[in-house]
Formats: sequence, structure tokens, C-alpha cells
Amino acid sequence: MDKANIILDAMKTLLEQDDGASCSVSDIAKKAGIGKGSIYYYFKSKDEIFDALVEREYHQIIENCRVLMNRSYADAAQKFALLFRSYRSSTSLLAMDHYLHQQQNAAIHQKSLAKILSSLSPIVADIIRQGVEEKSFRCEKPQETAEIILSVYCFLYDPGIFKWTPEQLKEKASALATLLENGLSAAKGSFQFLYQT
Amino acid sequence: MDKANIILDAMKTLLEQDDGASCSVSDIAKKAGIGKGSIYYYFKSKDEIFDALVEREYHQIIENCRVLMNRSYADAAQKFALLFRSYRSSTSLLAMDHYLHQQQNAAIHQKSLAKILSSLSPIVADIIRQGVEEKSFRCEKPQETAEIILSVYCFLYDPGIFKWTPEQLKEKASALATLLENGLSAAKGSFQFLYQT
DNA sequence: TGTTGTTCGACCGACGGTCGAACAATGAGA
DNA sequence: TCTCATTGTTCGACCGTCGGTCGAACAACA
Repeated sequence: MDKANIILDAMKTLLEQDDGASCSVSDIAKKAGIGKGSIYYYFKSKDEIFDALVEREYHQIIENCRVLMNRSYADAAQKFALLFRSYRSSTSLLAMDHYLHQQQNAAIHQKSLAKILSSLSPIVADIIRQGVEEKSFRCEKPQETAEIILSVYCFLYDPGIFKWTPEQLKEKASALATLLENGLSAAKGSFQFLYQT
Repeated sequence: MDKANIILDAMKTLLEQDDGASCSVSDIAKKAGIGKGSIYYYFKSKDEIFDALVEREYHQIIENCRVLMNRSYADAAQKFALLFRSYRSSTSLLAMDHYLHQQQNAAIHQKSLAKILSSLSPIVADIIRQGVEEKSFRCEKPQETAEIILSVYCFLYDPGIFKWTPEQLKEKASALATLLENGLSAAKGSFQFLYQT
């Protein structure tokens, strides 16, 4: 396997092990079974390793979402729900995710949120555009609107930043659904999936 | 003056100087004119110093916003604009932002964003409630809606997370304004202040 | 003079990152 | 096929800096 990927695997393993507490470059090198100097032959800095790991881990998830959207024949609201559920189930399988929500991994967490938003927003924007064509949504700026929706989801719903109770989360989801229904001039209940189940 | 506040002043000054690059505990001690050991007589850790600084600096800003809202006689949309401008001008004076937007301080950054959201959201919620009473807004969940609006501001507009151009920011603000106008059933142009100037 | 509160900077371990020596792999010229 | 020079790769000792500790020393006061 690629040496760079061996390094990323080592870091991922360490992040999953003990809350990422012992994730120094030396630790990564030891876990990867190579010298510390070699790490810096493949990566310029520790931050760059972070970036590469985030890139690698989320690439597959995003790709799955994209494929799902392209091969599904559904109206915009249904696609929204499909995407929402697909993404939720994918990330719940990502073992790293739980550790991202801890204080000491805030930097990589932030980077991964930024990646999610920038990768998913074009997909969400396409759904909105489809809704506009189908006359079920009204929206002049699909891309920016998609970013707004996702930023709420990334930030307000993040268990690493806020400790809401399930009831509070449901209230917020319901408020977002109403805001989107009216904001996009969509049919009542189009965004029910946000707070159901 | 209180020794603790002298230390906070020193840190604030250093953060304002060169993007917080030289803001080690030793630097803070030197700037404050005391020994490094004394720092740890007043604070348990560097994080605690920064928490105290965030608390002190944002308390005043939030308080200003609260007072401004209470003594202003304006309709809800005007109050929104007032609050927005007051907050923007206050935070632009805060040079701490540079420090917060560096990778290694992501944890503290998150904390301060969470503080902003939880402190400002009740104020925004009150504005929305006023708008509902005045029949200029329609909203069933003012508190949650306020949090949604603020989370967009805290996350999507954060220069430490995303590097948007001014034009892109304006597009996003315009999209948010439209979404809010429709989402709150407000009059066209109610949220123009978001993307003007 | 004893006690308590305060100050201090030398010191510590850990960190991210550097460095040059050493080792493998390659291929051109004889 | 045997050099040998070149290039790519590996390594851990080493560096400077950081956040944080520590005990000695000092100040204030009873």
C-alpha cells in the first residue's frame, strides 16, 4: 500500500483509540512502523496529514451521496430526504466521527465540517434547482441557499459544540423545516423528514 | 487594577499585535511585567486565561446589544438592522479574531462561537417575537429560529473556517435575506441590511 | 518570629519540525 | 556483467519553543 496511506491509517487508528490524546507525530510514526523523519518526507506538516485524512475519509461518503442523487428518480423534496438519510447513515458508520466531537480534536473537526459543506452544497444546490424546475420550490440562489442549510446542520446540530437534548434538537429541526418550507415556498410537510424518526 | 485584568490586558494587546503569533505564556508575562510563575497563580492554564478574556470582551458587546435593544423604539425589522450593525462594529474592533482563526486554537474558537450564539439568540428571539406581535413576521418558534439565523452567521461567515471573497459573502447574505423574508413572511427588503454597505 | 499570601525564573517533559548520514534503486558506460 | 554516480528514501538524534511546575525567596501582618 501507499506509504502516505499507511501514515493516514496510523493517524486514524490513534484518533480512534484514546480520544486522540496520544496523537503526536512521533506516535503516528511509531504506529505506522516508520521513522519520524519519513513522515516529513511525505507530508510537509502535521496539519497537512490532518487535511489528507479528512479528504480521504469523507471523499467516499460524498461520492456515495453524489451517485445516489444521480441515479434516483424522485422529486426534489424526496431527494432531500434521501440525501439526508444517506448522509446520516454513512457518517454514523465513520468511527472517526465520534472522536471529532471532542475538544482536543476541534481543529480537524472544523476542517471536516468545512469539507462537508463545500462538497455537499453543490449536491444540495442541484436538488433545489430541480425543485425550482418542478415548480415545487422558489429560489433565486440555490448554491448559497444550500450553504445556509448545511451550515445550520454542521454547526447548530453538532454534538461537539452544543449539548442539546433530543427534544431541543427536534424543536430546532422543526423550526428549520418551517423556515425552509416558507423560505423556499415549498409545500407544507416537505421537510418533515428533518424532525421525524 | 486587578492583577488578573492586567494579565488579560497583556494578552489582548499581544493578540492585537501580530495575529497572535507571539502570544506564548512567557510573552504574556513579559508584557504584563510579571513573572511567568505568577500567571499560574491567577489562572490554572492558558486556556483559562483565554476563556476569561473571551468572557470579558464579549460580555461588554452582548451587554451593549441588550441595552441598545431595550431602549430603542423601532419595529422588528429596524431592530434587526440595528442589532446587526451594532454587533458588527463591536466585533470588528476585536482583534482577538485573528488568534481565534488559527488552527491550533480551534477548540477555543468553537467555545467563543457557542458563547456568542447562546448569548445573542435570546435577544434575536425577542426581536422576532416583537415582529410577530406587530404582525410583520410569522414565526412559531422564535428561539430556535434565532439560533438558526445566528448559526449561519457564526459558521458560514467565519473567516477562520471559510475564505469567501467579499462578492461571495454578499451573495450569501442576499440569499439569507430572501430566505428570511419568505421564511418569516416578512416584507420584501426587510433584511436588505444584511447585504448592503 | 511564625504564618500566610505572593512573586519569580530556572527547570521539566513533550511537542512539531530539521538535518545529514546512511541506505536502497536505478541506469548509463565500460 | 560489473562499476559508479545519481537519485529517491529512511532514520532518529537533535533543535527551539511551548505550556506548565517547583521550591526558594520575599512581603505583610499578627
